[in-house]
Amino acid sequence: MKSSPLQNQLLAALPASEQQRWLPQLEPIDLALGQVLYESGTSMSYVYFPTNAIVSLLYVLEDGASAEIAVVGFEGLVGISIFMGGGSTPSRAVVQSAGSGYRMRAEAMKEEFAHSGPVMHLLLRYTQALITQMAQTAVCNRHHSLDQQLCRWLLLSLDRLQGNQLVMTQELIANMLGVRREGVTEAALKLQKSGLISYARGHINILDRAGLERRTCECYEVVKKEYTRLLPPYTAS
Amino acid sequence: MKSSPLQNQLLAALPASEQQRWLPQLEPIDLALGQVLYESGTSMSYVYFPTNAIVSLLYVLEDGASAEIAVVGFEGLVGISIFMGGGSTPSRAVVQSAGSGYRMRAEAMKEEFAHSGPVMHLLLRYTQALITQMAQTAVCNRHHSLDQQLCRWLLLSLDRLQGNQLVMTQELIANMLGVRREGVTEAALKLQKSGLISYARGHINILDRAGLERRTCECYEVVKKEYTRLLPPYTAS
DNA sequence: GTGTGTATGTGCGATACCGTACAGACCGGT
DNA sequence: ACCGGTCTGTACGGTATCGCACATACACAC
Repeated sequence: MKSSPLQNQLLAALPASEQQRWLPQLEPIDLALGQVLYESGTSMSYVYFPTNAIVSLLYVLEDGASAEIAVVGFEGLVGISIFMGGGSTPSRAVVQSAGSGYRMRAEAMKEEFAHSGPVMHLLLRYTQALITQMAQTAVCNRHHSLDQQLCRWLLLSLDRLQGNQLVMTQELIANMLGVRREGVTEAALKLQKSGLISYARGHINILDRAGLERRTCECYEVVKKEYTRLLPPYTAS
Repeated sequence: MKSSPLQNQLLAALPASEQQRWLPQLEPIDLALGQVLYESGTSMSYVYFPTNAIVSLLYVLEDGASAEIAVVGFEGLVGISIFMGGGSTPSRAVVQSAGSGYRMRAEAMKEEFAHSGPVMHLLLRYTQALITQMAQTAVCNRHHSLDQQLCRWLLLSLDRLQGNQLVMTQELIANMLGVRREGVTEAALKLQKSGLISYARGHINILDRAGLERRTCECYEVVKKEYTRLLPPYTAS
């Protein structure tokens, strides 16, 4: 499968005339596991459009503890603060699942954002979807069990991948969820015993997606619905 | 003190020419404690600019549990989804501290947003500040103790009020923080015994603000700094 | 001043998660 | 075949918060 910028849904949703202008400005880029796309407080040089990679926006506290506040895949873009005007954010963007994507220089992005109304509105609607995801994460962190959150996390990741295997250690998941690794082990064991997933040394296979959906909290679906409401699958040309 | 739209920092930060256009479109409005400015999923008719009221954006789960995801006072506006393009959000806006403000019709707001670059950039920078607040809330919910969160919450509220008294029951604070009322009682007792606050039947007096700042988590200051970075106190004309 | 409702304080067992320690299991390199 | 590192499983006491029940205390209306 040849990689194409149009695998990214935002790029695919651009009006045809805009796509023409954008394509030459997009640079294909490999996104390696653990790669940091931007660091808290640093000014961003690029905006990233994942195609089959997943990027986590996570927040690292002074004591080293961390928590994921949102996840971005082919449906979105990393670096909203470039067009939102801040230039930086207090969060960090880390590649959570290796793959590839495209990037565009920050200045070019700013120009394109201002250049066309439809582009601007598309990006702002995406931003609102991202906001929903963050808000939901905040509430989920407060009220739902680790078991439920793990299901939510697996589903969110799954939605951004083709296939039903995740390459991801429990240690990393724990970092994302902001909990102990042992907690993830326990929760994952329950899921495995229930026949929903199977895993070994950093490879997780989803066996029963519907089962996960039954076990997760409402948060997953709220976010998913809001994404499709704000960014319908075929806004095309 | 006569109420003026310019008590709201966003309105005050508008270029002079824009202020002229806006003022006739702004309608003064009283914001009563507990008043709901918009409900989850409903389309918004107005954007609200508090002057001395405080509005909580809170998220209500299916089972009735709730959590605050951000707080808005004279520094901001309620209803970003109007110009972000979604028209609604899955959250609810409730007046947390009575006062007054101004409102503008949604259609007018959309027009003004598109009408001027500086206005748009101001509103988007504000939105980014709000995003930071939500992200920080998510992390704080995960990692910090109720004691620390209560301090953070008191400080955030205090920053949006003149004076150092809050009219607020522990029950309401518990709803905002998404915890039990008894938990707030215990945390508040500690603060009172340490001489940082005193309170009785819904009236909280802050006695030692610096003390609260020493006790809160880093989250408070991160958010505060990001607000002043993105919305410097005097962007005026 | 009496009564009623609201606000706050207290107690107690349950539980989810933490911190720490360590054991086993698997993988890849030499 | 062995070794070292990584990943996963298990155990155990500690703690923060929960859920519930109830006591107290103040405020205001009558």
